[in-house]
Amino acid sequence: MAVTLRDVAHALGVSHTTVSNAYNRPAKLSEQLRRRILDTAAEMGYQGPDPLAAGLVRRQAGALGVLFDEDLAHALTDPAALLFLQGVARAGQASALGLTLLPAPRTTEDLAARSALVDGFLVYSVAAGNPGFLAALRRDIPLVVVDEPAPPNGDDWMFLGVDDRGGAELAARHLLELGHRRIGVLVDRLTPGDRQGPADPERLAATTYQVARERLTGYLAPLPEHPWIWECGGGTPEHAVPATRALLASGVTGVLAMTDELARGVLRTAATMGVAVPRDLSVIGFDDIPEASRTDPPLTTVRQPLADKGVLAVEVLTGARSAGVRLPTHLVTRATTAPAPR
Amino acid sequence: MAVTLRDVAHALGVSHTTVSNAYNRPAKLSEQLRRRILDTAAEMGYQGPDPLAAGLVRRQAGALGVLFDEDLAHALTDPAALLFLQGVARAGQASALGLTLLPAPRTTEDLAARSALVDGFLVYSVAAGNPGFLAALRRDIPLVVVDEPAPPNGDDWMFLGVDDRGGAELAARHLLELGHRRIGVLVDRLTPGDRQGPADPERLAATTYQVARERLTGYLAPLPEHPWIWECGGGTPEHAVPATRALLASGVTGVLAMTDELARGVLRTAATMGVAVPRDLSVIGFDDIPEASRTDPPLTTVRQPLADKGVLAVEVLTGARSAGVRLPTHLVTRATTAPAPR
DNA sequence: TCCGGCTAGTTTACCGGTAAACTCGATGTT
DNA sequence: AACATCGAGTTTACCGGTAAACTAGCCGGA
Repeated sequence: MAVTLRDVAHALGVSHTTVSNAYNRPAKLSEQLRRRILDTAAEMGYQGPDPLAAGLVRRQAGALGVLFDEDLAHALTDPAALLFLQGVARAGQASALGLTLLPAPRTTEDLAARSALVDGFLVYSVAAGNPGFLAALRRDIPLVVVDEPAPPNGDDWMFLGVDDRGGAELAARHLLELGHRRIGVLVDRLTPGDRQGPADPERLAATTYQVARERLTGYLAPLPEHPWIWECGGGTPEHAVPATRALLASGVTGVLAMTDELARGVLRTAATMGVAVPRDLSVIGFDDIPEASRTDPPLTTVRQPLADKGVLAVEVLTGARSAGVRLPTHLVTRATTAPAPR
Repeated sequence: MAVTLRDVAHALGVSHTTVSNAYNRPAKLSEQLRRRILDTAAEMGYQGPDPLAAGLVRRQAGALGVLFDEDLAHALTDPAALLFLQGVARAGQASALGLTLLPAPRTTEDLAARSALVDGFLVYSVAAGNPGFLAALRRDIPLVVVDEPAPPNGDDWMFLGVDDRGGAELAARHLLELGHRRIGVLVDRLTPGDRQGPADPERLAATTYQVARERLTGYLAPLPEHPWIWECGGGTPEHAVPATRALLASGVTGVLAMTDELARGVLRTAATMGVAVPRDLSVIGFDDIPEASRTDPPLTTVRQPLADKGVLAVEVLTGARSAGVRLPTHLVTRATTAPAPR
């Protein structure tokens, strides 16, 4: 496009401001002139004010950026992230905002967050110290972190999370009350990377994902003895397969899965191994994603308000609500938990 | 932020271009001066070049817009759309592009597509004549339509789709070969809106969704007699429930579901009604979403390369590949089809 | 010695708009 | 008759950068 506002103005012998007004402030000129302007603009192939230029002077982009940990395609397969995103989309659509999805890669290379044309950032569960996150933080636009990382000094950035620790504790207590003593814990990841295997105390101490740390703390709190803890190296159901085999081999009767996706993997693996849930094995997930109520048997899990979190995050970002909140979690007892065998 | 490039330049007694170069073209100045500039910039609280301003002069936004039909939250629950989006994300990430999700509402009100800060549009299965789509089309940036709407004159816009008709025909033939004669077809929607119920010839003729029309045409081609056709008013499994009841009441032995999501709904409904699949009822879906291989029993369906479509769409958009392609579809025979009963 | 070619910057010209303040004639008001 | 008000535009001043062309000093080679 070569034809600009001024070209149109010239062609009609009016000031360029008037042409601008024809688009943005119809009230400021006669309907008649406005028609003339719009018509000749169409004739000349003028497509309306350039959004970039308008954005520059208005100092706004009309979109909000959502930063996901590492890979974008990953986030798009995670039901929890998706549900959050739906909430964001609903709230954003109400404010006529676009949604710009951005990856926050571990490498310093990329600069997506530095140069993204957005009015604010929603950071969804990104590893502490992630370069993309840091870049976003430096931008002079509002930023709300959801779930992770929690601000070290309480007010380094706006934060919205859930009561991970409390929810985890509920889950552990539930197993305990059912008489389970040999308990296994499944974590997706303790640190960025795909490390998998049993997690010894040293490894646990190295945990950088704060949500993992919180849930772990909650799990451990009521347990009389240390459970088996297994790091899966990823969050899909498939990642839970080797861990489940290992845990079952250790004679575990109850599994605390840190996410519902992992719990689904446990369920599937148990089924293929001929282990009956909940008779031989109890399983509790975390998140209460939609699929959780449709697993076979339906999954007992800790519910957190995922979609609401998305809506609230946008409200915090736009200043309609104050930050620093931790939303409540609670146990949803379905059919994957039963008294311990024997 | 009030501190600009020029402020920093002033403070150091260098030209503003030099400061700009410090950020964008390190080779154009001495490493020593560059350090000085970056340091005082940090001191002064300058956060680096404003992306909006840079975008204006460079004439690029660094993001590509993905336009979805009507509601964004809807698209985020549709497995097929999501899989497409994953492909897009993968390809976009490779080119360091952000992904801006945009709704294309039916009302003329909204202007998301008109003012979105993007370098190109991917239009995913949007209703023909949708105002948001039209707005995007008018923008002077590349645009690729995926699936819908197909360009009326062949070159009104770049297009990428799949062989919907051919795939549908394969599905119908398969049922036929298995001896089915009483066949039902489930459509999500024939036109925008949530109208549901049996579709008579008149209603069929009014179909505006071209993918629906194509698949329908493919279904009908080999069938000796007209099947029962039911419009579900939406694409979720739940939307298929009333339709399934109605079809079963009509004594149908085979169902052609226009999407896997609908097919899942058929499967669930059949299960709750005590109808055995595939013994009493055969079901064929369309798309081959990941869930399709995990339904009970695993779904026979028509496969289309959803994720590849996303990747290819980006390639077409960036000019790396030519448009106008229809990707192949083929039948994946799993366990929801069997010879007709009796 | 003179010239061409680097290096390291500077000058100048945009990019395509928006907003606030101002002008000017017509209207209405007391 | 004098004056505030309003509608309909215009003037002027940015928004915050980038890029191309130009300059000045310096070095090496013929």
